[in-house]
Amino acid sequence: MVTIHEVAKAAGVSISTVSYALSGKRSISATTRARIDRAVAELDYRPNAGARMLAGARTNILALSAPIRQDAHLPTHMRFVTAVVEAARAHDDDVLLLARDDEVTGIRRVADSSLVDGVVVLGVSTDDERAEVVRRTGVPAAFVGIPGDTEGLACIDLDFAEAARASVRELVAAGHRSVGVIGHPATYVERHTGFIRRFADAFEEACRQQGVTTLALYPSLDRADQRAAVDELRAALPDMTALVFHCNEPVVETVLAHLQAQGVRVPDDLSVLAACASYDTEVMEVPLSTIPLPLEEMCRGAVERAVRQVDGARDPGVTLLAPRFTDRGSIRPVH
Amino acid sequence: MVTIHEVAKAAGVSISTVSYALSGKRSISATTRARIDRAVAELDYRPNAGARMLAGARTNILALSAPIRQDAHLPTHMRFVTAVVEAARAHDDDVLLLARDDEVTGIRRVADSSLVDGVVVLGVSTDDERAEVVRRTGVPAAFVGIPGDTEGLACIDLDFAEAARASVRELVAAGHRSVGVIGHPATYVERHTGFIRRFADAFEEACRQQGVTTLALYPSLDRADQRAAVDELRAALPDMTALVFHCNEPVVETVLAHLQAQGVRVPDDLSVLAACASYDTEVMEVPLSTIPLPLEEMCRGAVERAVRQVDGARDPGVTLLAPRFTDRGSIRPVH
DNA sequence: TTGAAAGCGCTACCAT
DNA sequence: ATGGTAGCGCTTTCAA
Repeated sequence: MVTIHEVAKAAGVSISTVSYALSGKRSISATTRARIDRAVAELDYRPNAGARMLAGARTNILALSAPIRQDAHLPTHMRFVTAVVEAARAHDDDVLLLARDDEVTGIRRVADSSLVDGVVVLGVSTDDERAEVVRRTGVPAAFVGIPGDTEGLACIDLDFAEAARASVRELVAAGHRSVGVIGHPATYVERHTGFIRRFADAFEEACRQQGVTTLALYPSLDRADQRAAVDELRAALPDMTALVFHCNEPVVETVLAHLQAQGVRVPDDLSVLAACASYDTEVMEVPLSTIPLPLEEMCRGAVERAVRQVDGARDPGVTLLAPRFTDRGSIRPVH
Repeated sequence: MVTIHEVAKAAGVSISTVSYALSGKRSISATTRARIDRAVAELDYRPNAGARMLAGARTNILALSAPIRQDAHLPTHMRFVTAVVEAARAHDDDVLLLARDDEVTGIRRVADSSLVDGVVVLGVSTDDERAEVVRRTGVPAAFVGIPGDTEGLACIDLDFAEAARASVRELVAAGHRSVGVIGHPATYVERHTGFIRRFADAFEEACRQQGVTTLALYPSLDRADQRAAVDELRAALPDMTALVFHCNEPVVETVLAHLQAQGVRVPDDLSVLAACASYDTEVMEVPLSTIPLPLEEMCRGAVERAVRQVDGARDPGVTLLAPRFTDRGSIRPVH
């Protein structure tokens, strides 16, 4: 193993000079820097991580608390995880993955042992225990999602209420007056997943204000249940001209296939909007107009806020990301 | 931050005694141990990770190199990742996730800086550069999958050839003489020639030996292409009584839905076997008899072998896991 | 612009 | 059965 001493010797300088040259925390003459760079390259020197952690103030590791519920949508989950990894690496941080019954206690473990500089929290629920863990340990942290009590916490999420209003706005602008909604499964809602309620409430309110008739159904993960939901929607809203999805891709696919089987064409017979979609609606059999869930942006923002706290800033508060509508032609004007 | 010194003072012993009491590396009297345990609990002491890494020989961190290809099946990927995390935690190790263009260079980075004790390598392809990286750095590592040149490497995988033979055996035992195969997309084959070819070759050979007519098709990720593949199979094998899936769940679902739409019932009209399935075939609309991909076992085995190497063992070689057939009633005897 | 040296908190060796 | 202490390899003061 190559140490800083060997680099110093090879470059003919002291170890502190090598350290400073590498960290850039004080100015180094061009010639000295060149000699050090050469020595580093020749010896293929890589600072010892443990020594850095011990001597320095930081570990350059971020913990990622990523619980995986029974009914979780794995592709979305994986996208969040990799987005966090990418964002962390952009800040020169590595990611320690906390999962499988270790997402809560693991935070305390890695924070108390100074293994990580901070924590990014995924899959946040309204009554999330991790909110309290973070407050008590005082570890720099950022929540992707919004817990019930955000006191003192840094959170970031899509503005689901605004996304709901924007959805209604788009549909109303196209002349729709009767809109069905297929939402996330009831089990998600029960878990006090805040964003679902925020979307649903704002959607309903916006419809009321615009005089739009609406009904929202929350089918389970069972395919038959999902198909039944559309049928129920069409029966309850005979004038329904548009359908909004606020759910995961498999549900969308099942429902669209069911509609197609019944001879309902999208968007000719029924307009469709994929709200807060964590999947790519462009490559679907029928590309869907959408308000995408900006998960990369969310994860990037979370990492950014966590890192800022590691750097000493106190930075509580909820960041709400503005929704953006992308037209892919699945909403058809109605007159 | 609580240090070992404070614990020692509180317990009225020396720091070395505390250290040994915690590591269990030398015998401690019951009374001393009790006093230390009490002090540790009261102060909520947690050893500093950096100090341990520096003083001790190990970091208790395993790197997980998890590349995510364009066409990857994310749910399967996520299952592998969480399975590795679970296995690592069982060994008291944490997992550092290497992804997003850092799966190769990241190995060198974290290994050379002594950030991790070892590496678990996922998504292994035949010409995987990581094989060479591991050989050169000499970092303890285990591959989940089999690279082209396994020289000096520890690898673990399902015995795909045997899984293919077992598949043919099950079908032949049920009287099937004409069997279609839907395999992984061609893009997978081009890259991971490994397990797909091992399965395909052994399957074909077994069919030849048993006098079974067979044809394997490798549709792309496009749904229409997948549906066309079944049609082609039925046209090419007019006597086909069984279908083997060696692919991911979405393909299976698409094909099954297509068959159903054509009035082909499973297993009444067509028997189906899900070979090396990374998904749960029990909760499908029609539960499928299967030879599951034992990914938990694979990941557990990989972590085990990596840890063993960290503990000083030299342990190269390829471990092939025996396939197990699970009957769920989707294979119907033919007479 | 550079160097010397004091730790960081722990492990493990050498004592007793 | 227990204690003293020398490092582990780095960062960062303090000096020059």
